[in-house]
Amino acid sequence: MRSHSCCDKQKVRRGLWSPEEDEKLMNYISTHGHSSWTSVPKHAGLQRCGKSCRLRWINYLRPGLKRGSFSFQEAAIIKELHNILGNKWSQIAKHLPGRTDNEIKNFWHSHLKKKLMFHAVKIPGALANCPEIDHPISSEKGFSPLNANPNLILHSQQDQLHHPAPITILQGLVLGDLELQHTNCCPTLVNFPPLIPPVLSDSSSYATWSSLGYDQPYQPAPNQHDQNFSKGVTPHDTSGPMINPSIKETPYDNPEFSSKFMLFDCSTHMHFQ
DNA sequence: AAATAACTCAACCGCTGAGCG
DNA sequence: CCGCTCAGCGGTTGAGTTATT
Repeated sequence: MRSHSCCDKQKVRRGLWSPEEDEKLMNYISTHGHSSWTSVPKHAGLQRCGKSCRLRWINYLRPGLKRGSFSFQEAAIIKELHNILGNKWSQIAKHLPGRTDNEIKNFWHSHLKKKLMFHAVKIPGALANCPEIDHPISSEKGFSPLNANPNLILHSQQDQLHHPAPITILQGLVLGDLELQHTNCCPTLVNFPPLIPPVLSDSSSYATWSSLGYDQPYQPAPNQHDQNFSKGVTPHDTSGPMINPSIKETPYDNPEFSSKFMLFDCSTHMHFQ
């Protein structure tokens, strides 16, 4: 395994940072700043390379960082921005104060992506517009972008986008009153569809759509798969989907949350009557 | 209680582009 | 223009933790 070019000249420590190292780095940067990361470890008395110091500062020590679980709103924002920007984690992080790109990236890979994969099995074609995820079944059963509701196709700024998936349905219809902290990267909404239940273009999927629980009382089911993640965490967003407070569950484990996101994701395959 | 599997997340690696001599 | 250094970014790894059998 090669070491960093910046570390070749000296012997550097690797692996987890000790509290002592954190303190040294904190003390140095808070008084001297970090005009040159390569010189930081030397001046701070650390046997680390500058790159490692930079990463530790950005991802862990930097003031203003939020720690802990992502909120419902944060998950929603990540979900939407990823749809727009793709794997531009640093760009996404700019819209989530206190969150690092690394944190968001980890969150995506361990939670949101998993949820999408899960629902892709439930609703064929749901991920047709997601370049990150293989969706071998999406081409089956006659799914086609031609089935898309034209009202949902955005025309402004499309060419600049990573991929032209319709996105703004999330804002009003899908997430309702989540008070998304919207950003200027969101394209203009074009002819927002009526607030009536969508019908999946694949007629056989309508039952699936119903089975997702939309407009039905939410009844939390134990999700063993995510238990370790949600352990000890209770939702603190009361404006979102109704969640039984006795159940320790994160919002993104809430089936209603996931299913509504699914509607967002499969919007290109919906017709509105 | 022990073994194993699954999961999380901090840290590392390698690439890219900007800045500079 | 070229080569070098450096910061920043996205992908990946692996140690530690937790859940399951």
